[in-house]
Amino acid sequence: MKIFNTLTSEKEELIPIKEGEYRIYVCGPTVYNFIHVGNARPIVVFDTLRRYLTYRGNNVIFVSNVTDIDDKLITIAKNEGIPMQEVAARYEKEYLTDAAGLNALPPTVMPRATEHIDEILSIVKDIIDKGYGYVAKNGDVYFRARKFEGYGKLSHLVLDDLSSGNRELRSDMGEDLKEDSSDFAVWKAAKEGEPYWDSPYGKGRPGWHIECSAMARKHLGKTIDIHCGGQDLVFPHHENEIAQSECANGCEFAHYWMHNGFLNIDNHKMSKSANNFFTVRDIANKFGYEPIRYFMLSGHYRSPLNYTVELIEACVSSLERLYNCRENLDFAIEKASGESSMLGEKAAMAKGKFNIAMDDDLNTADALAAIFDFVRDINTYAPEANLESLQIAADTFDDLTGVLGILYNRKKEEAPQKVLELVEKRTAAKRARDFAKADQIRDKLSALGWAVEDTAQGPKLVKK
RNA sequence: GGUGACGUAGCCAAGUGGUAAGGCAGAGGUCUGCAAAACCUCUAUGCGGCAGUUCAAAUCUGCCCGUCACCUCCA
Repeated sequence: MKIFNTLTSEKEELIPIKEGEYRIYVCGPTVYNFIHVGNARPIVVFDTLRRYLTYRGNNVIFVSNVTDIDDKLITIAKNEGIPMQEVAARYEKEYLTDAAGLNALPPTVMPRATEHIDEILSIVKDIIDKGYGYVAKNGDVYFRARKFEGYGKLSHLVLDDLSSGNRELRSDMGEDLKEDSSDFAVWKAAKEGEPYWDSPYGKGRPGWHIECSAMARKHLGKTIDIHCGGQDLVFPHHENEIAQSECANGCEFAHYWMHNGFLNIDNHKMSKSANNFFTVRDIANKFGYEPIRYFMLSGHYRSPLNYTVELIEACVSSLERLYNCRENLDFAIEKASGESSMLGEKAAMAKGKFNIAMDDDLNTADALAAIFDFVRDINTYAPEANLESLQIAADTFDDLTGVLGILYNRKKEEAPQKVLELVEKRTAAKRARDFAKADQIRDKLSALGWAVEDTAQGPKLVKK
């Protein structure tokens, strides 16, 4: 499999440290609000990566954190007059609901920053001991970015360009505390009324970047295979993580860096700070979670995606075609009497095309095309297929859609006796050419939540 | 100012040298008592524009136009 590595700006063959095992770290959300659709993108994309690697026979250790200490959380807690942990717990719960709704598998480990203060302080100490960190007069601890030779290697930015840029608002608070404007905080001294932990540098709390370095080291080791996140984390977050981890550990932090593109609104980046976002919850309440997941997979993960309601509706229709196909397969299996083994070959073809697409930097759009080609084959050949090939087709279909994490809302309900009786009555009415009665029964079935469709093999029941 | 993306049909989108996948929407047809689903056919002589390289360019090169992102809150 090839993966575009932000570090080298090239598609590279993905080779794990230990054969058959992938250690993946994904930067998760800061839980200060409901997540928006943009936040859903890395959740879906990297869950799909994980599913694919697993499907190809690998063991995947998937760590995705929750940031539960942060300026915004502190502000909200202050405004609401409740402890920060309460705010974090509330939105973490909502985040988990959304992630589960999107059919993201639970991470192997989901570490919280506030539960890793010891590990964070330990890595801060390593950084200071090795001369990369220093304690400022107020108790902040800063990292000497310039001292780390590799600084900028991920974002391909040069420090001098950064500091000489025409960016306004260069100096935020703490500028006078730093030795150099490019230095960044790994530990922040607590201000009045803020949550804090005791440390050798006084009461304080972790800087934003340090938690990921600390939690990755604890749960995945000093060098990990793949580090993932949104494009906007490349700089400074991931650049700083590299600086911290590589200086503290004395070895490479991550071999591969994957970054998903943005989700835009009217061609502009969606973000909470720009206040132009749609929450996953709102969309899910209207359309369900699945179209959101499908939407994320409809284009390449590194391309920008423009969100509109129309596109979500189109995704609903696309999914319906997939569900119908799956229903058709089940119906065909039930009635199987044909002799054609064609679908077995078609299944192998679909699998081949699917794997080639996914192997090429997780090309989910092409992978979906492979599935839709297969859908046409299934719909065409299923009626005359033999049972064995139908079974193969069904297994393949489930495998492929399973890797993408879609088609997880199938209603596998057995029709109750009453429904079956009504269907029989309708068939009898039809035979007697009493169509008014037949339609009446169909309406009745519909009210019970069952649709009946007439096919060459007899009536087909579909749970609605 | 520095850096990096992107521009393919009504909409979304794949395709990085060999003659334009797939989905949604639309039109016509087949099947059907009707409906639904499905299947078939049609919908970009052309991939932002102009040059160039090549037997061959959406794909490579140059210039231009347009859009976006990052440059210490951000998925």
